[in-house]
Amino acid sequence: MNTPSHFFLSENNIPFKDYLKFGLSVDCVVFGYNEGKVQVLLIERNAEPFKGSWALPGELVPMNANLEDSANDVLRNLTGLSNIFMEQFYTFGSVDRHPAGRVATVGYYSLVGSNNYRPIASSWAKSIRWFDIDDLPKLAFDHERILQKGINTLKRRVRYRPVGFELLSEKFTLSELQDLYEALLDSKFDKPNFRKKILSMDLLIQLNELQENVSHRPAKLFKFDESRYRVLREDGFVFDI
Amino acid sequence: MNTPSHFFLSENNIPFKDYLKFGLSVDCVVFGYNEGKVQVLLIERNAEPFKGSWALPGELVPMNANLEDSANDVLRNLTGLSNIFMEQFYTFGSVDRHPAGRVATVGYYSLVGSNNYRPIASSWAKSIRWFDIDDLPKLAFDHERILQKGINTLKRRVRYRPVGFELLSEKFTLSELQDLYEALLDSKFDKPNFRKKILSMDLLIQLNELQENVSHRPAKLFKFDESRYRVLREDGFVFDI
DNA sequence: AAAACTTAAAGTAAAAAATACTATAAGTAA
DNA sequence: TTACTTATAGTATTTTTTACTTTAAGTTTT
Repeated sequence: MNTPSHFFLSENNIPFKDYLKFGLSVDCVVFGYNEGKVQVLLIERNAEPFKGSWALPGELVPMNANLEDSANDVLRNLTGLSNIFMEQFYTFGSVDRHPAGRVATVGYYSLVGSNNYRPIASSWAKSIRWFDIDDLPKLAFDHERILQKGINTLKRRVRYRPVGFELLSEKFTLSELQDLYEALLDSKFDKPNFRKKILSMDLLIQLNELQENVSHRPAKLFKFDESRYRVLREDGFVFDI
Repeated sequence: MNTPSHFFLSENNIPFKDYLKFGLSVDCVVFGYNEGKVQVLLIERNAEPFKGSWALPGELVPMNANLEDSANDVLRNLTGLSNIFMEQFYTFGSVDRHPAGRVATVGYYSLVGSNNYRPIASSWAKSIRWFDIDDLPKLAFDHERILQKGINTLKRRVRYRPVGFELLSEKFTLSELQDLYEALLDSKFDKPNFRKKILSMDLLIQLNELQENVSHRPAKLFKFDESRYRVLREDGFVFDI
């Protein structure tokens, strides 16, 4: 490569190639929702360092892979699913965050519908399981910080964007939706008012189906109207709960 | 380094060191505000590639520097100021985004008060100037995408956090504040109502000073009460305009 | 089969907030 | 002194939010 020493912006005279010594990884905060609890998927490391510690699933980004593809790989290996909702949230690059070299990591969070996952352990993960976000173990590397930032990001975004629906199965009742939002936002809503507000947004499609196998009056099932959301968003609509 | 080949998570057998070939850079979207217009600071590159093109100010992160420090360096070299408001917003890592190697870049945006900057050109920048965000030139690399994402981030965050104040000088009138928000959000507010709303938040300190050198009734000057904001935020307060 | 129980879902009234608008105040300029 | 400009206070209307009540529709118990 015929690259001048100050190819990119720098004040000193270090050759360009001496800057190319970073590792780049992706780490995924995979959220789930079960029985009224928001959960994250963690793996138990099967390799040094931090062998035996719990950690966020992630991988070093190969030199020829894009970040999103790499993050999707991690998710597919973990859950067997592609096309999971996923968003980047922050990049962590402290000099000393990785004991074996200078590795920056890009944090992604993803949301998987409650019944759509089947976590798969593999060579690099001794085990894998869901943890409630209010009962987390100690984590390897700086993963506690990453996870915390991921949780904060989700809690903030869930107020302004309809990401919450990703955590439910396709069909859901209004009470299930409300329970989820109460878990995510750590608060209680009045039932009739929550219902009124969410329906007035015109984002739900009422199905001609009822809840089954419940020992009380069954609720109507709804699904999220994604195309309607795209239309609304063009007019500057903000999902605000 | 005694690093096993699958030190970090990966399915294949590529040695760890073969992953350490990334460059990492920071790029800064520096926002300013002048005469009712939101602006960004761009440099004209003085080196190949894209010599002569406009670009976001940025630099390759040295192997021993943290990301934030690196971004702060860029800002100090550019404006002569440290302690400028700055936040990370997104990381761009497409395989082919840099013609000379695999370089991922972490985007930061920063806000500088209208009279507090003095842009400095240097060896790596032929020139430097402010552009209105609705009248931008073509940019080098993938900087147009980065800049656009930075602008979107600012416009979103400004609704929910009091970052707007960073763009004004320390003392300002309510009309100046309103003009800024109208420019940022691309909308108009009713003057008495804007005033009522912003004052009811209890975030402004009214100074015993009046605007000077205006050919009409001078307005009272205010400043932002940062400590008050920190207190409010602990109770889950959201700045919502 | 009736009564009791549980949750869904609709309705209603009071309170609060947002909006639209009017009036007045306080300066400069002619 | 009068006209003009912008700041600032005030008010009335509409809309939204909040709190609460009622009714509906199923299951379980007796």
